[in-house]
Amino acid sequence: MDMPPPLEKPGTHPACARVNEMLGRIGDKWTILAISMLMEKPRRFNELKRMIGGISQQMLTRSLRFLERDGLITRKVYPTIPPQVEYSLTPLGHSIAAPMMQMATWVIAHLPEIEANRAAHDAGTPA
Amino acid sequence: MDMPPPLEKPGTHPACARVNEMLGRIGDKWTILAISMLMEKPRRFNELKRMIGGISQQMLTRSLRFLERDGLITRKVYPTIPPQVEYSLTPLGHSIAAPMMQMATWVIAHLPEIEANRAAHDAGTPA
DNA sequence: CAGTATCCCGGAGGATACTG
DNA sequence: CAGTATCCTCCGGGATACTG
Repeated sequence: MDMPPPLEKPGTHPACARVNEMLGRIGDKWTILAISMLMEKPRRFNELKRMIGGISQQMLTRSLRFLERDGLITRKVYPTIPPQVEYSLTPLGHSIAAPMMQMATWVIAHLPEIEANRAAHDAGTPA
Repeated sequence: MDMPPPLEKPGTHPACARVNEMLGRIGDKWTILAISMLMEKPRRFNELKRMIGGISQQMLTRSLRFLERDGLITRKVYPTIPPQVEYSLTPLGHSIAAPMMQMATWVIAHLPEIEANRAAHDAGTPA
């Protein structure tokens, strides 16, 4: 088993650290949820907050700011009263849907097996 | 680009919380690295530690224990002196390779664009 | 409504020392 | 070598109050 393809090996790639950091950011709990909420359609701040549930404004704001900074979402302000802000995925943001769904699908498909393993393991190592 | 399939919507799936938790665990920085190191071939404890670099024994141990508990890796002890322990991916563990590589590939492919966005955004919002 | 500003706490995670 | 045990630090992230 060699590794001539210089591209897709995460651990051996030169930019490994940056890639891993980015994976960590996207893989973040709240970020994943926010992105998946926006996949269907653009949404407003409190709408996201309600849908995600259990997130503080602070964390939602942070997550959205990071996503905006990285160009995965856009923030559109309507200068009405009361103010209205709409967040939507950019094309770049949408492009992450497929790989993200792959992961989610994998988890959904294997969760029962994983939880069975976990239960079995815990039964064998109760102490 | 539609999205009628009633299954793969993370945010709306009934087991959303557990799935999200699992995504968070697998998406963990160290866990990703450990899994990707093991993809190539089984490896020993200190070998992993060296390859990953920057991880403490404690964190490596924890990560490996979790992966073992979930049935993604197996821990094989050779009762030699000095002791030798080999970690390897289970079939379940291997099965996550594809979706994981999808994510990694996406990041690698779009990292330049993302970093450009970031730079542009920071330039426009220096304060 | 959509944030920003503070305060605060628990736990993630590093460093070190010890053991089988 | 492959851990376990202990200590300690830092910051992720919740709660709350205030603002445009």
